[in-house]
Amino acid sequence: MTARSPAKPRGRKRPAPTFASRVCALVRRIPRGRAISYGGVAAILGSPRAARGVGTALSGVEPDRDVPWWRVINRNGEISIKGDPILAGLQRRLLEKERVKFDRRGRVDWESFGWRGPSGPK
DNA sequence: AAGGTGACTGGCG
DNA sequence: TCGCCAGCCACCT
Repeated sequence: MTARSPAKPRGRKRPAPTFASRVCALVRRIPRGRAISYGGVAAILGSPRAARGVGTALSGVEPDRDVPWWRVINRNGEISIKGDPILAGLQRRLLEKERVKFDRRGRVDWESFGWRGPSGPK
């Protein structure tokens, strides 16, 4: 192995995946009936302070896309969509449809429905 | 290429 | 607990 090529033996340099695409890839793995915060997604992706970026990315996800964007909520367990009550309502219904419960204040209990990532507990 | 926006957060009163 | 505020970041002009 000392004979390794000095140059990059690797084929062409693949275009770096955009942050948004990485967000989608992870979100696609959130199990049904579970939820995670924007900051949680950011942390798992290795950018613990990019919570805002996660929100930006998800806001661009097309509805007919197979990305369960509704499983991502804010740190308080609340629906965080602003400026579009219709969409916010849809998110809540989609979660409830998979049995995620909202308390009286409209919050989801992390202990019961939180997803800790691919490497975390089931 | 620099400035504006917002589906975020942690810290503090 | 709740509201407010200043960072922080990826996107879009």
